[in-house]
Amino acid sequence: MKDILKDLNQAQLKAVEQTEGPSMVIAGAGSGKTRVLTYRVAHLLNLGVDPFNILALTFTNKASREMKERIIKLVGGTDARNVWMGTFHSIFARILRIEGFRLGYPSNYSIYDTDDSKRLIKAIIKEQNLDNKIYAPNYVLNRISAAKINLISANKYKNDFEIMNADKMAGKPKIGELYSIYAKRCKKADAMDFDDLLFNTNILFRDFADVLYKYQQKFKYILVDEYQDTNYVQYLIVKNLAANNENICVVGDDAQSIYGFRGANIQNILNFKNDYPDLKTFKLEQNYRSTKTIVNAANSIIRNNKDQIFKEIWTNNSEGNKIQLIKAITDGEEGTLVANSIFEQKMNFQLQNNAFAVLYRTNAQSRAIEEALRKLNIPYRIFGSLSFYKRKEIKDLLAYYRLVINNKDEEALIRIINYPARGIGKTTLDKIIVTADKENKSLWEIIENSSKYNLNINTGTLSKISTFVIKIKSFSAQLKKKNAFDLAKLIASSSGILKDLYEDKTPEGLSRYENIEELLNAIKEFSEKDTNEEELTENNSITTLDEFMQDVALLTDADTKDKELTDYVSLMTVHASKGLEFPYVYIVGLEENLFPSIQSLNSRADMEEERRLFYVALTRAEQRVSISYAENRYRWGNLTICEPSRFIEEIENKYIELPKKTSIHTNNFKNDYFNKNKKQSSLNFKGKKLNKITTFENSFFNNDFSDQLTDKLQTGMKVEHQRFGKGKIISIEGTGSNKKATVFFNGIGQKQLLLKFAKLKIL
DNA sequence: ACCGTATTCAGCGCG
DNA sequence: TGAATACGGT
Repeated sequence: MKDILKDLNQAQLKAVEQTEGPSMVIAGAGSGKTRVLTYRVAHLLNLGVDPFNILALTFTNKASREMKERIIKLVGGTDARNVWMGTFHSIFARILRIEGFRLGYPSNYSIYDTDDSKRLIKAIIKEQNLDNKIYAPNYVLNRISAAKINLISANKYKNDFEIMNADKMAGKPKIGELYSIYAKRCKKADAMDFDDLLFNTNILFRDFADVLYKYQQKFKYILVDEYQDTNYVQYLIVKNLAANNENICVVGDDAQSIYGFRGANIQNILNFKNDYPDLKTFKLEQNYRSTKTIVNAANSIIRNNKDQIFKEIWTNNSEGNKIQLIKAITDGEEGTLVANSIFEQKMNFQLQNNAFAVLYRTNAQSRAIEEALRKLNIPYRIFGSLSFYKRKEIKDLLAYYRLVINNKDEEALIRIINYPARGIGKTTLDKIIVTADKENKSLWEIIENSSKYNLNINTGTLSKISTFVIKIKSFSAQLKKKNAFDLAKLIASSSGILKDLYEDKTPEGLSRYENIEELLNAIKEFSEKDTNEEELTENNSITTLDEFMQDVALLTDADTKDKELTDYVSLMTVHASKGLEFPYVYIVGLEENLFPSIQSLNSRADMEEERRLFYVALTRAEQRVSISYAENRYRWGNLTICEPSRFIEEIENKYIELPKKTSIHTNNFKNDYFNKNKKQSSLNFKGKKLNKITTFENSFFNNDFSDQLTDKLQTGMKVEHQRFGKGKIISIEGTGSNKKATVFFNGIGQKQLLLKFAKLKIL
């Protein structure tokens, strides 16, 4: 057994070694939080704890995957794989597959994703003849979700005077009713939405003491990652599970709590000690990620928050560069300046695109950055856009699988009953829905026995319905007989989906077809991997499609294997950047009403969350941070005047480098003007987006920017550079402002410099 | 059933 | 501004 503990610093070691009793680890940004979690699990295993007795809960699939991989490296695969490690949702979904019958759910229950929920709630609003402007589907869903998070059932909701009154005052008195209908419809379809997975788990533990006891005994050691992001129901489930052994360890950073808007309750971490009087608290305060400047600047920001656990983050790393402040006239210019700066850093320090990230508050801000990067021919990738499992073609095929597994799954049925088109249109579907509602039966029961009900549908259509039913039934009959991949492929082709997509020869159609192929590959991989593992156990049965589907419903980020290109600048929202790190970070749009967001101005709690968000953004950076703001910005179609964000002022002055007025403005009025004229031609590039990496012809640079000095440079000349000192030009390539020189600097070596930025002095 | 046009909406988004 | 959806006409 390898002595893993020697890899830890003093604070980390203490947190890892305290395996018994309740403990809380407050882990500052970049302080080795994941390290503590993984080493703690590994340490438990080394002490001889049975992996089946360990439960590790994370928020994202990515986090649990990474943790698992790292534990495998530390202690080997067999033990690590048996630890119950996963997201709250996936772990509880698994428990509900086993125990859900107590609540009236079969083990093959469906999981509705947000699109399913939204479609269903829309339909209900319409059926109830309510105005979907007053009852905006998203608003209604948010109310329902908030209720579930706080363990308020539909009945409780309708009987709660305060809630009902609040809805009444908001002019939406029917929300309780909508919630009620929605819950019934989900139940009738044997379906749970994401919130139900938590809500029902809590009910299960609340109402079935034997079940709770069983899992309390099983999970002798519990770890929770990102504890600052837990909501009430998650808090309660964890508390109940840990009630017996109290071997619970929560890890988090109150300063990085940024998901209040979706129900996360920062008080869970702030008040954790109230639940466990003999709690041991550990603080990881040494930052290994960032320069002193970045760490101190971030500290100076977060100091403005009242609600926090005291800690002093420090680092041994070097001082580093000051934070560069970029001031732009418009959002367009901001993009240009950021792109130019990336280009400049790249050339001056020979960096890869991977070293850079641009972070913004809202997705809408990405466009200006994208345009500017395209013009400089810098490849980039936008994170957080349409993920694999949200694509239409994938959802269509998955809907077939869902319906085959659970015939009552109404959202799946509605999605595919006429896809590919088979002449069962909206009118017919409406008749079925009305009848199902009248008879209080599932849609499937109606179409399965269509002759029994007076549907008022012509015989032609009835026979089409019957063909469809027979087809689905024949698939269902093979569910347990065929292996996952064979059945998946059969359904893909026999449903007509493959043919439908194959016939679409547009680039989009082609890519859809490829996506289906990729899904089928994933299923193949799954069934092969799983059979290998099962050989070790006694079970020699085949891997079936429903086993694959159990995992899939909760996946969002298909590991986008980048076949195409791996070196790109990352563009994402600050929220999406949490947990990541980059050498060079650009935080854009630091303006009042944008960052901090306009919605946060009225409450201290919201403002503090915005500040934590900025803190998260800053602490993503290892080497250098640039922050930028624009004085004017197009928002919702019109130009608005912006003030610099209060957050800029909150950074102590000594950490900031103010904009150099001279070089920026003259150049950039020009750039901006040029951009506007260029706009039309850039429209041609439409349609290429999503996760694809985009590179474009360099259409921007020409001789406009070459200055006379650049022209004078010749091979062999002796020059001086601001940073690298004296050197000799070895060669010159390119023209205009794309002109690059390879220079040999004394004591440093060969560097390639873009002359537009390098500002070489001829000696 | 399908297509083009009108209208609306715009905060971050795990599972 | 522009994307997504609703609507209305054929």
